[in-house]
Amino acid sequence: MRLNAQAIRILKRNAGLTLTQWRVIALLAGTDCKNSSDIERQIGMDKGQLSRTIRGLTDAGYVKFKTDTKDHRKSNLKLTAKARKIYDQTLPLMRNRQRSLFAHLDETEIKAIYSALEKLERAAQLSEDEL
Amino acid sequence: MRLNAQAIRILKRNAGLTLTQWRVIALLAGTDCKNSSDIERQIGMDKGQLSRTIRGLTDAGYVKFKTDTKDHRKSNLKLTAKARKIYDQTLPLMRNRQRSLFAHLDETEIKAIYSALEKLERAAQLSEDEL
DNA sequence: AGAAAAAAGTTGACGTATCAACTAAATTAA
DNA sequence: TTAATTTAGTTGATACGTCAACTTTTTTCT
Repeated sequence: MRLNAQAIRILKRNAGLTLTQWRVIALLAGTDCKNSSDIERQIGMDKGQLSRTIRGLTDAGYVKFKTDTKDHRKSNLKLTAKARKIYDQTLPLMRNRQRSLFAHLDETEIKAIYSALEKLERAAQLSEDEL
Repeated sequence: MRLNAQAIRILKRNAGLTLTQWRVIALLAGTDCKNSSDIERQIGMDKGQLSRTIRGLTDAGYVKFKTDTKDHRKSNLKLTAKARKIYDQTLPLMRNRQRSLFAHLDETEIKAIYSALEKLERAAQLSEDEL
């Protein structure tokens, strides 16, 4: 979607990250998510894409991957210092962007958008056999 | 986006078409678009993706491709009978879907969504150097 | 007329989104 | 406790979205 284009450019230029990489890093940094399933639950990202993104982050030295000692299915992800640093540098940029995006909308519009999008999502999940 | 998932399934099952293929067919059938640039102007689709979609439609026998006799840069696209038929069959399904999606929203919400999305798009296009 | 610029398409690359099939490990239920 | 089911994660496939470099043809400018 076009709305993401700006975020993508900012991340690429300032952090050398893709949007999905950023999202995963932000979750690992800002929440108590520590493995793929946690992240999946948090933002509903596809686990396939997630798996690849995490491999990418691991290869690039942003994430330390360990298999959970208790449950061998699970992984245990930790951000490296490098990732922390780039996260701290980039977060303000992304926050500013968010702010400046929503600055153009008033309270009513923001609420309407959220509620409408929710309804659309729900309606879109209805069985299409009726159509 | 998740909202499209339903449309994609409907098209695949009932017409064997992808969403972009459908969009192009619908434009060729329902407007006076007759080449790639027309379509690009109409829905702002990327011309690269458009080029590939049109090749796909041509290969699948939905579109007749001719080079414009006056301007050799331009193409001249025509739907085949096969495409017309599938379009006529599929249009009602897609219309119903559209209706049932928006049936859950009231007038205010629809207006708010359009206006807000427009503003967001505009805001997203601002120079990000300021950020 | 000739050079420069713009327009129409094509192709390649990369990122995002979704679905499905699969392995391995853990949980549950018989 | 073994068999069935569920959960975590990996891998493959396909479609969609965007950007950039490139060719060819037409337009514009001088």
